[in-house]
Amino acid sequence: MGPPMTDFASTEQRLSVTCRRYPDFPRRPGILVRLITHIYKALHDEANALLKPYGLNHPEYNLLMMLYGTTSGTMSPSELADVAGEKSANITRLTNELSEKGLISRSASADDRRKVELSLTPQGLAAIESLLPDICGLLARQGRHLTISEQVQLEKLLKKFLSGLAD
Amino acid sequence: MGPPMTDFASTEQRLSVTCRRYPDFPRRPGILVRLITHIYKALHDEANALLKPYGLNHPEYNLLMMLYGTTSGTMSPSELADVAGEKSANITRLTNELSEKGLISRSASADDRRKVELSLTPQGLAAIESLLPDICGLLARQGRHLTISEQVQLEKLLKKFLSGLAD
DNA sequence: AATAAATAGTACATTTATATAATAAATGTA
DNA sequence: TACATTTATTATATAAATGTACTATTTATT
Repeated sequence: MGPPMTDFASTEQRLSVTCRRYPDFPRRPGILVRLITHIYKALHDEANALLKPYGLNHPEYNLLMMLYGTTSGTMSPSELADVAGEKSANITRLTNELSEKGLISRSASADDRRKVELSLTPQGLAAIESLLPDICGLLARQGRHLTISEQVQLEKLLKKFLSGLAD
Repeated sequence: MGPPMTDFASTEQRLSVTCRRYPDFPRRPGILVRLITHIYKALHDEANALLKPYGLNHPEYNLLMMLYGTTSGTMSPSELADVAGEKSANITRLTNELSEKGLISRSASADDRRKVELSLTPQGLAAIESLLPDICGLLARQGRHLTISEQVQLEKLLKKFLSGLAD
């Protein structure tokens, strides 16, 4: 079954072969993209596994946390789609689910009546606070191999990398 | 519609609120996870957009490139699943599609008859080489905001971060 | 040799995500 | 006022991903 993908040696090997066959291939950006992909998938899987007992999946949890992070306590669907990186059609489906579970509520915006205000219900808040201890444990564990200064440095570099996307 | 998500300021703002409401929240790992998520989605979307004219999507392209990177030219479905970060059930579907398009072929392994050997067909190789110029341009563009030494440093930190996942 | 346990691959059902288009209401502006 | 634009939802249809269970084969154990 090959080496566990957390080692990554085989990926480097394959990129070497690729560059030999096609010398123009940008090796370093290529490896960064593959690392990001593997990390994202691992994060996604771990979060889903942790959240399953709470009846939530990773995207649903994310939406709840976006709302939890606002000062006003509300966001419109399109804002939410933007900050969570979801497509708008997907936001409708996800917010429907969260709404059916009683975790968020919809109401018309006062100043722009085209807009819908999404906000956490008391049950939504309670759900978040019941799962946050687990999430905090997971996040701490996921970052444990990096020192604080490495985390700071990584954050800085990722922001710079992100700034090169989608302009 | 809110700030473009390539800036990320609003994410930091939300994490500040979150930490104020729930002081145990691990801020730095949290921000790393959100950065990775946004970057992955942007990479995924850009790759899909580029590949669409070639009749491929990002996962399919990835599988082709994994095979392109082998010296033997073949891989079993489970190896491929491992290195591409796909679930095994998904590999069956994806390799079916690639096989129907004539880009890869299946054959029985000589030494272990449970195994299937997947390999690029001449058409698969031609497909890769026809899209690689575009891919190389994309990768180079995506990494252009980072210097070589920043790319090296980022790669190192991402590997360390990955090593903390799924043990 | 016989049996048990592990591995590889797939089929099927379900869930999750996307793309597209149509609708409707509210807003801004010529 | 008339008209284009924005916001959000809905409705399909389709695609992508996952979980579970099942078959065949190999490997290990007795």
